[in-house]
Amino acid sequence: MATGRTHRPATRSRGIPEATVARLPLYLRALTALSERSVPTVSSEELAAAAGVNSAKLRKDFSYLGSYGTRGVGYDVEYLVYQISRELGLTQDWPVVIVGIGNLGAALANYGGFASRGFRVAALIDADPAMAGKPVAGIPVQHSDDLERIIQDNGVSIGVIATPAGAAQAVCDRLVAAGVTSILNFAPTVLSVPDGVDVRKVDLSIELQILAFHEQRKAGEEAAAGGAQATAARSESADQGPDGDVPAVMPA
Amino acid sequence: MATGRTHRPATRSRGIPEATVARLPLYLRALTALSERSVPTVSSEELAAAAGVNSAKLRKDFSYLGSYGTRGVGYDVEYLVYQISRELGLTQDWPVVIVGIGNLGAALANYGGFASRGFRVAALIDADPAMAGKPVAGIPVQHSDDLERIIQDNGVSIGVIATPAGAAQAVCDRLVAAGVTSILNFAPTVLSVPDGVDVRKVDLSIELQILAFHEQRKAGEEAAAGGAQATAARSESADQGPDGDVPAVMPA
DNA sequence: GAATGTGAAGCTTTTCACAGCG
DNA sequence: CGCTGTGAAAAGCTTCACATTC
Repeated sequence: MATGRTHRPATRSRGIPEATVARLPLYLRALTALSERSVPTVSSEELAAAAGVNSAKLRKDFSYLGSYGTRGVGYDVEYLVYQISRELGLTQDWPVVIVGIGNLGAALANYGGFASRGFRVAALIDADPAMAGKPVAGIPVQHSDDLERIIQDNGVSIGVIATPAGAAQAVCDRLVAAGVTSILNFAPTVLSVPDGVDVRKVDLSIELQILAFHEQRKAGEEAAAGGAQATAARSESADQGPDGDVPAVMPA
Repeated sequence: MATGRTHRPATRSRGIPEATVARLPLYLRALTALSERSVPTVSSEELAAAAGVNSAKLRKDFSYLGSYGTRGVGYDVEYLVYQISRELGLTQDWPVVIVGIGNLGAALANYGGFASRGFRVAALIDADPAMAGKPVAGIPVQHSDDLERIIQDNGVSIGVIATPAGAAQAVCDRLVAAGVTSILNFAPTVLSVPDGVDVRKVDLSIELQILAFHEQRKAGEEAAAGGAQATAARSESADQGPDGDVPAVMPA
C-alpha cells in the first residue's frame, strides 16, 4: 500500500507550462547541434523541424521565456542556448548518485550525455558487497550502507534508482530521508514520496505496451480495409513520443 | 534537415484517448500484483492508489473500455487483467529486435519485464563484427548486415534502437524499410519516419533536465521564503512522471 | 449502503491566424 | 517582406458531483 500519496496540483511552474518545460531540453539539443556547426541564427520553422515539433508551438514555448527572437530574422543560436540552459538550471553543477549498479546502472554510469550538461555522477551505490570498490565507468562502486553519508558529503539532490523493483521503495525512502528531492526511477514500481519531492519514471515495458497497442490497431485497420491496397491511402503519422502530459511539482 | 516530418493527428485511437492508453500499462501492473496475491476484486479507490492516480480518472479511463465493474462492489481483478491485456494487444506474441548491444542494449536484453508481457526478444543486432556470435542474455548477437533478413524471418514489427546517436537514423531507416512499424528509440536524436510508423523515445538526459528545472525552482523558493522554517508549510507534491513524451539514452 | 459510470465544468495544451516589428 | 509574438479559438484531459445500479 502506498503511503504519502502524491496527487499533483499540476499547475505551471513559475509561469512556464509543464508541457513547455518538457520540450526545452529538446530545443536545447537541436540548438547545441546548430551551435557546433557555427550556425549563427535559426528561424522557428527550421528549429522546430530539427526538434520534431511544429513552429507555432515552438514560438509559443519561447514566448514564455521572453522575447528572444528578432522579427524578420529568427533566433540567435548562442543566446538561446544560454537562455534555455539557464532556465533549466543547467548553468550549475548537479551531483547525481546512481543506486543499483546492475546492467542498467552500469549503462547509465557510462552514458556520456550525463556529464555533458551540468550533471555529474558523484557516486555509484550498490547493495552487493562484492561490487564495492569495483570501478564502473571509472568510478568505484560504494556500498549502500554508506548511502546517507555519500548523499550528504556530496550535496546530492538528484538520485537515480536503477535497482530491482523490490528494492526501489526502500532505496527511495533512504534517499529522501538523506535529503534528495528529485528522483529518476527506472524500477517498474510506483514510488511513494512526501510532498516536495519530484519523481519521474522511465519504464521500458510501459513504452513497449503503448507501441503494441498502436501496432495492434494498425493490423486491425489493414484487415478492415479489405486486405490489399490498404497501405497506400494510409496516413497514420507518428511523432516522437506523444509527450503532452507531464510530471509534477509546485508549491502551495 | 528532417525528412518525412512526423506530425500526428493526435486524436484518440479507436475511441480510447492517448492519455488513457498511456495509463493502461500502469493499471495492468497493479492488477497483476493483486492477482498474484489472489485478491478477487478491487475498488476504483484502491486500484487508483496502487497505480498512483486518482480514482475519478481511473473510472473514466475504464469507461472507455466498457462497463467492466460492478456498482457497490468494484472490479473483478482477473477479468480486468484480461480485458486490459487484450486492449493493449498483449494477448498476442510480439517479437522484438534490439539494435545496438552496448551497455544499454545488454541491459535491455536482460530486462525481465520484457519477456513477461507478450514481448519476446527475437534477435540482438550489432554493427561490431567482434560481437557477432557472442551470447547476451542467452541470445547470440547477430551482425547488422543481416538486419533485413532477421526482421523478415521473424516477422518483427517492433524495433528497439539502442545505438549511439549517430547511427540511429540509418538503423531506423533500415528497420522501417524492412517492415518495422513501431520503434522505441533510446538514442538521443529525433528520428524521421514515414507516416504509419510510430516512434516513442526514452531519453535519460531530458528527464534529468526536467528534474533540474524543478530542483532549481525549489532552491529559489526556499531562498525567497526567507531562509528558515520554509520547509514546514511547503506542500509541493509530486507524482510519478507522467510519461507521455519521451526520449533517448545510449551506450558507449 | 457502496461504488460505478458519466454528463458537465474547469484546466491545460495545441493550433490558428494575423498584427506588428525589424 | 519575412518572421516573431500572441490573442483567440479549438481540442484534449482532468476533476467534480451525482444519478444509477447492484
